[in-house]
Amino acid sequence: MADCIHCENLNCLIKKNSKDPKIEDFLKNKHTIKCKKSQQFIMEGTPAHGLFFAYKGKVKVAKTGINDREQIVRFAKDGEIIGHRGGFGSSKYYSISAQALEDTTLCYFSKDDLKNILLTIPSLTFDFMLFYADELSESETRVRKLAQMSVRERVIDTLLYMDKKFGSTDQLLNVLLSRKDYADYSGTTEEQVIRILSTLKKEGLVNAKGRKLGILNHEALREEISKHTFSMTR
Amino acid sequence: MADCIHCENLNCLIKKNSKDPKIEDFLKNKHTIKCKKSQQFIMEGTPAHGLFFAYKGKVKVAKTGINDREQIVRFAKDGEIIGHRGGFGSSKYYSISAQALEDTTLCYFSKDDLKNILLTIPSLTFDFMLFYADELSESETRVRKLAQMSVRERVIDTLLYMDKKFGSTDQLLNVLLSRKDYADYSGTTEEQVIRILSTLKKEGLVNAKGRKLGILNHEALREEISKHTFSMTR
DNA sequence: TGTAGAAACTGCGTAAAAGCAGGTTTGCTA
DNA sequence: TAGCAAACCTGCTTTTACGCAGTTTCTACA
Repeated sequence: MADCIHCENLNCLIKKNSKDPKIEDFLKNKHTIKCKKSQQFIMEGTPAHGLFFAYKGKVKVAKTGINDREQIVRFAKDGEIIGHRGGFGSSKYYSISAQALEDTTLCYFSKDDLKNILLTIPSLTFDFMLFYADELSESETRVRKLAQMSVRERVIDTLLYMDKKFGSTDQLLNVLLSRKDYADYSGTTEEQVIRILSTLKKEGLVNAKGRKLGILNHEALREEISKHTFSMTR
Repeated sequence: MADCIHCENLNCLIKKNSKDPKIEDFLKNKHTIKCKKSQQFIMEGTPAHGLFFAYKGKVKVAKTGINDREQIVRFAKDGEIIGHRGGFGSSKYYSISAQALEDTTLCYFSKDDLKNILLTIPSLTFDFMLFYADELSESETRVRKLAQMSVRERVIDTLLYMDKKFGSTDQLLNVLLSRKDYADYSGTTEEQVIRILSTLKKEGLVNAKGRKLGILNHEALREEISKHTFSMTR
């Protein structure tokens, strides 16, 4: 059972505000959910009853597209929110789907509990507000990048994002994604990702050990997309 | 002087919460700013001191791109927020630029005042939070559309968005944008927009009177992009 | 109301991205 | 550890989008 008092996810908004005595009752209603790798725990369009936090694990968040193409919108790791408005907003339905990339433990709060506690603890609501505002800013940056970067640039940007988000060990990214996942995040096709990765390998910028990818030359990759990233977030 | 008590923008988050007595002092510190057409009143990257609301007028919000290409991120009209986190978030700088599309009156609040009042009135903070969450959801929809729609589909989607946002009179949109603006919102080039508009005119789906555009056949346009919009927000 | 400059438009060549079909590697499981 | 399915890769063709250069139309203003 994931316990907020001993939780080590200091970036978690609940954890950050857990010293407030008013939060105690709220925490009693928390549910802990275990998810196997590849398990989908939010389906786009289904009624939203609440909101999740990743306690431990990795999650991909996506919006359904046509054919078998989906658009991966973001990734989440320990301490991060999943499920966005979770039903307490204007829409009563989840606007995204979420799937565990590895065995993952989730914390779950019902929308009613959440709404109550948010209206009771202003600093918590304020933190939530800032979280959404930051996510919005990032999402808008992504809009621009998808509209203006070439496919090669988008793939490079994705690799750097993965490194920043999940880190690397021995020059290999700490997350295992399919080429299709890279495509669905970069906004292109699987073949295109494969072709570009293949070129990047030949150029000595990127590494591959089995299905795992690694970055060999951060500087060169960052340089290549720098014209899109001057003075801007991420 | 724009006055919240008599303001008719019922969708404005401040107006909605203006009955709370604690808000009175806050409102005294409000500034009213008049902007001429084409005037830029937020520059991306400059220090953020506060946040704007459109009182009356139309505004485009954009992120700088390379060359002379910018990405228009959203449009704002009466009652809507401009300036996002306005400096009370993690970043101290505006992440977007904003420009008046016509003569526009703006309401302005400093970030310090705003932060104080947000931490004092939970329902206001909650409304702000929902606003950002909704915007985030829309922005993520846009990410998907830019990644998966063809240029023609994106232009059509843009036309329908303009109609929904600003409305039409006598089959002409109530907003005057350059072809470049349409391109910067749709994520393509001016020529492409022109070519597609030209085709749409020939097909009898779209109208043009001088520089003004109008939609003749909403149903056909909606039908054409419907495969991307089933069950989803906008 | 004439005119200059900006905005809108068009044709054509080029480049980028996508789609298809078939082959190879990888890693899981019996 | 053999076998098999999924994932990955590649060459080729087609489609889509872009960029340039020159023309026309529109609109603001003298």
